[in-house]
Amino acid sequence: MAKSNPFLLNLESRDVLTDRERDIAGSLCERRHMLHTGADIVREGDSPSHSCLLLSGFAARYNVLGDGRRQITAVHVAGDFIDLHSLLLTTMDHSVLALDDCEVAFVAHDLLRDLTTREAHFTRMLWLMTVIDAAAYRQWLVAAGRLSSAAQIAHFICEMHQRLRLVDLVEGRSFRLPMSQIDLSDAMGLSVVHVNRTLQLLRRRSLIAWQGDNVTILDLDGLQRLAEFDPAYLDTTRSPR
Amino acid sequence: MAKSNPFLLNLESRDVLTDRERDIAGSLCERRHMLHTGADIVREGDSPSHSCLLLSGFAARYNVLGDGRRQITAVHVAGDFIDLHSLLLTTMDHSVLALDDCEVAFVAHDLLRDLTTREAHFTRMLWLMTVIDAAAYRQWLVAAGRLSSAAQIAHFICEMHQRLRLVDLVEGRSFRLPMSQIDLSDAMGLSVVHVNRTLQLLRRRSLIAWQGDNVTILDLDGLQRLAEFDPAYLDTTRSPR
DNA sequence: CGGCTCTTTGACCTTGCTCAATTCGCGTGG
DNA sequence: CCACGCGAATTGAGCAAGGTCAAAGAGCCG
Repeated sequence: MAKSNPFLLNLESRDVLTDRERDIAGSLCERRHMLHTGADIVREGDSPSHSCLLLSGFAARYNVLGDGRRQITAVHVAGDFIDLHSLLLTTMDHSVLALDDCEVAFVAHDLLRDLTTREAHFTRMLWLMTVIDAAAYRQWLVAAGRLSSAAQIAHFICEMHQRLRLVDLVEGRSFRLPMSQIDLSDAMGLSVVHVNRTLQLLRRRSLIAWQGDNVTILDLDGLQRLAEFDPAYLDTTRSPR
Repeated sequence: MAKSNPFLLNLESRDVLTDRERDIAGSLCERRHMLHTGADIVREGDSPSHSCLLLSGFAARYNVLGDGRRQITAVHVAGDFIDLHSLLLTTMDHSVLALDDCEVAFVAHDLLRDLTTREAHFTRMLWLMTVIDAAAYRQWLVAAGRLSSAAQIAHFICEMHQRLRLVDLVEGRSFRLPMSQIDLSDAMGLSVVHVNRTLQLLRRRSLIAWQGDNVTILDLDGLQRLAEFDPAYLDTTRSPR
């Protein structure tokens, strides 16, 4: 379990921070709130005055269509600065859901805007976080458009594994992932029935085990090969930004 | 045709700029180059020292899979700061292609980094550009995952129409869009054959005409309804950021 | 007049969807 | 401890959207 602040882990896996920056990062995590499973963290149409940082738990970014169908566009884990977007956008074009009991910190936009005038490097790090989110969207697009359902799901599992590793939430070959097959189908743009059958396929091939909230990767290499997964897009090199 | 700098049009449709900021924006466009149709503007694996701004023409961001299949994840138009990403990412996880003869400006990363220390508001505007790109990725994900092929293509056309309008590249009901059906199929994650048949459907329903490089929207309302298109995600409100 | 690329068409196949039951796991109240 | 209820997982059967393969037009340039 992550003892250290996962937001710090997230930042520091991409660049070295000064002591002052580490303090700033810490201070952003002060105003903590608990949100319960199923709660909306942000809602489409909102114009929040605060941005929300995820300290523990899982959250999903989603859109709802006219007929009620849902598409999840991103899954966030501890350490993710969930909606830095709202700092710059006038209104939210989507909602964010707590997949889990989540501990979040709210950071006032005024404070963030102020940081952009004083802390150029730290600002670039925040910017970087949104750019990496965007890289993940692109990979999801590639997977949705051009991979088979098995490869698409495999890709998702590889991504979660990699991101959770960064914030120390992988134990051995396993990690917690509180998503039902319904959630997964909304994230993959597939039907629940098909997700169910595809998961069975991945299990039959001894690539993964997924029971309840617990995912175990039995054959990481095989899973990555199936998904054509290359973690480069998560850009986890400690280098000056 | 856009007489004014499309990059300025792009920025100024989201916030008011000071004269100084307008000068800066102009100065970023100075080192111009022409790139010809089919050229790669940036290539996967590169670590560029310059970011590239599109002044005229069209460009596509794409990934290639192991078997050579391609997925286009974004289409960029004049005024888009194409790869601000590379300022913050260590290596490119995808390539960018000139769909067209393109006029681009290269901006040194050193200069941009320097701007982040001196021009907080302008920096936020650049950041905003990448955040809006990300919003477009999300919409593509929703369309790819949950819309029919007809609605997905309709959504794409609505987006292009809206974005080209911002930079004054729509004349009446028509705009230029130099994409073959092959390109379109790679952007939609569909087969060429199916794209062809779906376009015929959209034509038969008198929603659009698309001949060669020229797209005409015959029934904007119908097209937007089919696509469940809401331009809010492009966030074109002039408001303080 | 080739030769090239893009569009279009036809025929057939496959992946993934829908609908409808059934089963399972688990927490609650009796 | 057990029956009940509920949401999630699983299964089966039939269907439809979209893919593949192959060939035929069209437009364009040298």
